Amino acid sequence: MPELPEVETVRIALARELQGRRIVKTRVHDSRLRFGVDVPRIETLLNDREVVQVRRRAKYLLVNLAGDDVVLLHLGMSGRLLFREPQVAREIHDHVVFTLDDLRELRFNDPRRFGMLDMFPRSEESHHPRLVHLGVEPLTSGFTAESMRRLARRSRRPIKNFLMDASKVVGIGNIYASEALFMAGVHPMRAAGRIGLERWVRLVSSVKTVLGDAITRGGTTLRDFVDTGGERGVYGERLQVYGNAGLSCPRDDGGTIRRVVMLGRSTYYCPRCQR
DNA sequence: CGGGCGGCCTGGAGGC
DNA sequence: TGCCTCCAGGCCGCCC
Repeated sequence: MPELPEVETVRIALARELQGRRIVKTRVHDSRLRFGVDVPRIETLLNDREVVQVRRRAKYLLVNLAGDDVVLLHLGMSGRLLFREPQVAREIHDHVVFTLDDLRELRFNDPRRFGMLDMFPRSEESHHPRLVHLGVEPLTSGFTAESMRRLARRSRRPIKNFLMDASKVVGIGNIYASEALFMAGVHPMRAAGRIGLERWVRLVSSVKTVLGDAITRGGTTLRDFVDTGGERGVYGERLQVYGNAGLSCPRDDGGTIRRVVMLGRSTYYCPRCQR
């Protein structure tokens, strides 16, 4: 569900609300998240701890605690982190509740339970199995046309699949892959290894623009996603092709937006201007 | 061995 | 109203 812009939207709110605060208590009501939650460890260790910093890596949230431990969270497809007053009744799928030192609660709600929660010493972060294989961050200077072209060299897989491969570049999910390819004018099925430097320049730039604009608008809410205050993201109104099969191309070039399925995921593009 | 695919879950939408 | 099928933004692990 949430891609990089949605996770970053949550990160910004968590940083604002949590940094300098203490988590005074943690209760795990359902440990059946992805990989399972080590309840005794989490409830024991995540108890009277000060939050120093909230970071993001790919679609993961990392919460640094004083004392050099890190809490790792992933929202999966349907995960939400919501601030609630303590008197508000716990809802179905509120699996983990963090109580803060201002007595508010931060609740991890996840109907589909594809999300995850882990905790480990900071020294273990660099070789954590969920993080170790991750590729470059698209909003950093390391994400360049030259490096992508090198990575894609000789790859015959479609560029859309390549862009969604987190071992190459992280954070681009199904929605923003279609949007960035449209902006760059690149056909989603074009072989990644057959994209020249000039096209990579456009593609890298489009990925940065699409993700950056989406963060500015609080992400995209198609169905489930809300920020920590329960607010929807409004980038959905900026989507050019995603979900718009049958409509005419926003470039007004006479093309009609098509939907095809790639790797089992809906993919949208204009066959006229994406080559 | 790069990369496609099944499977993990629940809930909402749409067809009948 | 109910039941059934299909679909959903992620990602691991298996297997070709």
